[in-house]
Amino acid sequence: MNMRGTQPIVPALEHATHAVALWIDRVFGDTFNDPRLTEAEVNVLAYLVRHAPCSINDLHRSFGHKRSTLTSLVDRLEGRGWVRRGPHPTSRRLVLLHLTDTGQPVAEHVRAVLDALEARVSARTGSSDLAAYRRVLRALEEELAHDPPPQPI
Amino acid sequence: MNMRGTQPIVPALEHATHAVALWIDRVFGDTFNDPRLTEAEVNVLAYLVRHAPCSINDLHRSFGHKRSTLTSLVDRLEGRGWVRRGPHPTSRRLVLLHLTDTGQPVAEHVRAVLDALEARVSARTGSSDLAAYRRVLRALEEELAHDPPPQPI
DNA sequence: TATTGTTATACTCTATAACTATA
DNA sequence: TATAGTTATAGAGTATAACAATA
Repeated sequence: MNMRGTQPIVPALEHATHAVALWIDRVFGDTFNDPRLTEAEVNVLAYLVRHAPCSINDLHRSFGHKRSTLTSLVDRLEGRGWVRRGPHPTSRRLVLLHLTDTGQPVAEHVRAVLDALEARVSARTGSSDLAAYRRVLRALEEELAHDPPPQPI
Repeated sequence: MNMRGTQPIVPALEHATHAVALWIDRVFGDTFNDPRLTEAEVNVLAYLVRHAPCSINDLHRSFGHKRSTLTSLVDRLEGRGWVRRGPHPTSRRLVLLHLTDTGQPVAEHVRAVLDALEARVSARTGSSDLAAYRRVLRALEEELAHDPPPQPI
């Protein structure tokens, strides 16, 4: 069985993820320093612009961070006065996250920078490549979910 | 300017990366426990099967980890007896990493599991989608390298 | 019983910087 | 001067588990 053509999907993913993290630190480190914005915080802020109020579980499903990680992340955003926790109208075990008046423009700025990046990538690749990109990631995650037990060594 | 069709490239990347990390822990946690294999270690072992002997800087370029992170990662692999550091034949400031006789089958096992995953994804998506996937990641990284200063908030 | 969220510990990875030794 | 690698510190993310409150 010829493996050529089956080139590394996962290493490419790792490399791009590292590059995104470095870029986020470079781009937002100077704007919101002390402390700097982390990649996870940037993604959450941008998400909140579109989806607030939402629960911590929504963030968990959207990005894959541990819920315990998100607890401390939200703690940090709340400590900066950008986010507040509030009750859910119908379920009392859900926490709803809101952007504060202080946090709203910060999150919109972050959202705009990310949108601009995505627009530049989109313009370079075209919508057909982007659709294929999403199909590959979806297929990857579905295969990961199959969870095949490895043959013991 | 219509932003529809410019869907989130970066969050999809983050989500897939987290899913890969969880899968690696699930798949290799039982095989090589105490301590468990981390995602970075798995990727490095699989890389060494194909590219050893290679330098730490090769790993740095391939995956994007900090060189300081790779120092301690190689320390761990060396502590397990799977990898050894050796001299470079011509440059004395390069360290060459080798798989040991103990590490070789471990790395080959890891390599085989990763290859099987990639083969399944490849079979689902087809080579044209995979090529598009790589084009999008390459375009993303090139745009990240442009490093546009964000408009101040 | 299962789910949401919090708390806690240990370990890995990152951000940073200083440092050496080599090129 | 620049590069390859190591060392060190602080903070962020993960693996894990326990826990309370709620569905």
